[in-house]
Amino acid sequence: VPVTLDDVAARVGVSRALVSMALRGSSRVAAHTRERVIAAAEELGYRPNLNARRLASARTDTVGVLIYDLHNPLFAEILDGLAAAMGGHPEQLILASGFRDPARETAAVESFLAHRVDAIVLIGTQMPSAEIHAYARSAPTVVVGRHIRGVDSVITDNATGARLVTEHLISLGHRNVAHIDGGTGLGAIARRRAYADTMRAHGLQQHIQICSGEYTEEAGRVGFERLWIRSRPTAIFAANDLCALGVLSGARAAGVAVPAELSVAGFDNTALVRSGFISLTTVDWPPVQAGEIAGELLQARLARELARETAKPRVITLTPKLVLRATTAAIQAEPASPERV
Amino acid sequence: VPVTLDDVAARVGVSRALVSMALRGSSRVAAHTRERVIAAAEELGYRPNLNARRLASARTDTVGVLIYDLHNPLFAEILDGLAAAMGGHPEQLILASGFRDPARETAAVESFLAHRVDAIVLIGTQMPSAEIHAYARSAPTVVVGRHIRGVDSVITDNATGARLVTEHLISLGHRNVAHIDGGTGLGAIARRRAYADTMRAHGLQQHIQICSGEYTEEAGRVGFERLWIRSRPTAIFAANDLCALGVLSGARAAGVAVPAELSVAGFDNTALVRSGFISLTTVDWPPVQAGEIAGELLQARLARELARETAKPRVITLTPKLVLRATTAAIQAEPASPERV
DNA sequence: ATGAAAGCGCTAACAA
DNA sequence: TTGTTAGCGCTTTCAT
Repeated sequence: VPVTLDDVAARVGVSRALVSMALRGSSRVAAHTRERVIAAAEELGYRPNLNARRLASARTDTVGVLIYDLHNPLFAEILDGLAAAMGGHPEQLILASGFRDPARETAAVESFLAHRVDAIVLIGTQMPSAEIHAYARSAPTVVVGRHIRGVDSVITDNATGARLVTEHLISLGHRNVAHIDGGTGLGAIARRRAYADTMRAHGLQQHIQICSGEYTEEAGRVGFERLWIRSRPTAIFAANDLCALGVLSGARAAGVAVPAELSVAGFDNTALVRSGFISLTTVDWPPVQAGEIAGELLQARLARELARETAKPRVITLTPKLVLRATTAAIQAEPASPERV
Repeated sequence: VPVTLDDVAARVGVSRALVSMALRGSSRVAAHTRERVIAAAEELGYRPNLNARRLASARTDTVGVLIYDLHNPLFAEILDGLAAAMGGHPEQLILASGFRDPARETAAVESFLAHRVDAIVLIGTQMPSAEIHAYARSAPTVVVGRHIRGVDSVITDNATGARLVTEHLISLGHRNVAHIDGGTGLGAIARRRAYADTMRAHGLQQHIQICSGEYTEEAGRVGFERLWIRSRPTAIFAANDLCALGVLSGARAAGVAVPAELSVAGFDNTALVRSGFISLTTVDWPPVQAGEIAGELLQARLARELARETAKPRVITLTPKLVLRATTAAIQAEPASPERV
């Protein structure tokens, strides 16, 4: 038996409207009545019905946050940044996971819209750009990890990051450098292309070897196994840290020493690989900061929305930085080529 | 300019109520009208206003899911199980993170209640039991990872798990076995107590050494450093995998070989440590399965709710299983005692 | 400073 | 099979 505003109003002996205002801290209500109202609400265990509130008012003070995959701690870090940046603002974050499935991503955003959220934040999603465009027209949208034309985005320069990694591996003397990619998302494509371009730029086009994968540990493990049988690379650049972790697991299982026999590099500098134990060479583009920036873009857009202004979409590009750790090393010996095995 | 039911109704030339029923697939509406309604809705870009729908109807078909900490991939796995078990059911999961902060946990549940969710799922939360009791009275509740009297719970037998780990370490010849605990939550307390009891049962009471920590990697690292300076244990049982990972990092940084000089064990068998690369000895209590069971408990309770029945709360205990991996080994040599260093 | 009244978009009885 | 009507609980003018 939920308590309503009317119950509280009856208790205090005032009108429902007054209770509504009092509870939301309007200055137009006498301090003394406010206190009585608050006391009564407390006493009765009143809890506002958000559905009713949101139906009645224009703004819902909610923003829908869609996360690509909860398994990747990267997103938890981005969310930390976002939450920190939104701290103190009335907007409430409502979370959804895409479960690495475009159909479920779409369903989640549809649900956000059905909730009439004030804004949408898309973190690492893979859905088609066209869809994002459509959604961005329905509600202010900020995208993290991907550049969508005409939409506020915070991204990293994937191409530069991938180039840095590839050059690093080449500079260590590796020639047979393979790549396990991250699928069909734009970020993955950019990383893959930059890898290939860099290889080509160093005259290693015949060593370009791309294994199609995914942003998961499983994909890394499988990718390693396939690559190892196929061509025994001396270095593998994995699409992201999770994937690199899979490569490391596969190598360990196959008895391949890292970095003595195989160098491995990832992307994202997740908390996991920052740990001394894993110590993976990777690319850093501070995810917490990315989340914070997303929050700021969001607030800016929301503020303009309120003022009925429009503004050009902003794209913030974070500079990726190569982080050298223990999984990459200079090539030691020419590996047996697979033909002779 | 959002499209409403009335818009669709006007377009088709029928009443709003009919459109409402048609869109929700009622059998009481003529197939032919349904088609026209659906076509019109599509054409107009109609999207139901969930706030209005939920205000008008008794059930909201939503369940609020609160997760202790998005950084721990364990919870992603539990959620996978939960989502799988709820698949095909109309209930929509709405997610919230507690950010490892009891105050924010409370705020999140309050928000669930304000949303008038049909049910609540609490995953790994640390809030006081009394609070959970109160909430469980407001809405059907299922708790994962903790046993709350009178509330549906799915838990693991923390005491047995911790005992298995401790006995394993002792059986390897370790005497100076330390524990880094997981804080003040009930699960952490159970693990800590079982560790101490087991030590005592083996006549090792003078070696009991508990370092207060948290379920984070950071806590593991700090705990290792403190313990190492203090008493040079030959084995450390960390509160969970994340914490164990921190211990491994700390050890690596200090140049301590695992498992030659130090054995390390964790708890949870997270995907991370299942990977061949980390290969941590730990305790498994299948998290995906835990999520699935939570989903089943939820559905059972929801069904009874609908039938206005009540039923005794159910507690499902998953049997923990020790998983031996590469971070634990028989003690090699008596370490120098700190006094002589 | 407070109250009355209208309406947000939808569902659910009940009528027709 | 379809339409009418009355709310759901709240916010928000507009009076007072």
